[in-house]
Amino acid sequence: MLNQSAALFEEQDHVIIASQLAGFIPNFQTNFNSTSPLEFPINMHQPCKSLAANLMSTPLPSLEAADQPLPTKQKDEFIAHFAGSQFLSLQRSPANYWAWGDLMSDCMSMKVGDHVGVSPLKMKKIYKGRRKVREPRFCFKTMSDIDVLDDGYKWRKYGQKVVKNTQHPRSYYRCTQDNCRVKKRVERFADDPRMVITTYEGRHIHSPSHDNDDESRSSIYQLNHFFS
DNA sequence: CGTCTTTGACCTGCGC
DNA sequence: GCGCAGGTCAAAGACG
Repeated sequence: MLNQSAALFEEQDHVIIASQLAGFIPNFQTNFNSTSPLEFPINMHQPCKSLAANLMSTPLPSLEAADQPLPTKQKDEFIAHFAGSQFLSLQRSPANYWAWGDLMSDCMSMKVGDHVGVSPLKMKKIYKGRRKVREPRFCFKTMSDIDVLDDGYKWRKYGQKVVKNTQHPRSYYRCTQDNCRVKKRVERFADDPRMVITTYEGRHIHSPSHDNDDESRSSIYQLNHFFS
C-alpha cells in the first residue's frame, strides 16, 4: 500500500497543492508563511484544485510587485476553506510562480535546517529567464522500498546520474508510447532514503495500460489522473 | 532476436 | 570565458 501523503504542484495551470510540504521545506521563510503542514485525503484534491485554480486565475501582478504578498482577501478565502485543518498559507507573486519548481528541486537536496527561500534578486532573475513555456511538472514523495512505482504507464529508462551531495543516483525515464513526451525522474530523498521522490514532467496523450485492474484503482493511478 | 538497462560521453545552462 | 552540475544520447551488454 502506498503512502498517500504527497506534495504536488503544477506550474503551468497555476495550481499549487501542497501536503506535507514541511517534509520538503524544513524552514518556511521569505515566500512561505507556514506553521504546520496542510494535509487532506486524496479525494479532496479535485475541490482543492478548483479552489486553487480560482485563487490563482487572476492576472499576475507586475514584476515590481514581486515581493508583495498575496492579497489578504484571496488568502483568507483559502484559509476559510480549510478552517479546522492544518494550514499552509501561500503567497503569490510572478517570481515565485516561476520559482516553485526550482524551489522544490532545491529542497530535494537540502538538509534539515538549511535555509529555504528565494531572494528577491534571485526571484527576479528566475522570472526574467523563464518566459518560455515549460512542460507542467509535479512531484510527490512516497515511502517505498521500490524505486520505480507502478503508475499504470510503461517507462523506458534513458539515463542515470549521481546528483551532488546525495548518496543515491537519480534515474530518468521516458514514456514508451509513441509521440508521448512525458518524462519522470526518480530519486531517493537525501534526508530519508526510505522515501522515493518521483517527478513527472508533461502530460500523457493516452490512457495508461490496464494490465492490472487493481493497480488502476490504486492511489498512484488517481494521482496521475488528477492532472490529466 | 528484440527489448530494455547500463554507463561513459556529450550537450546545455548557469554562476562566477 | 571557464568550470560545474544536471540532463540526454547512444553504443554495448544483459536478459527473456
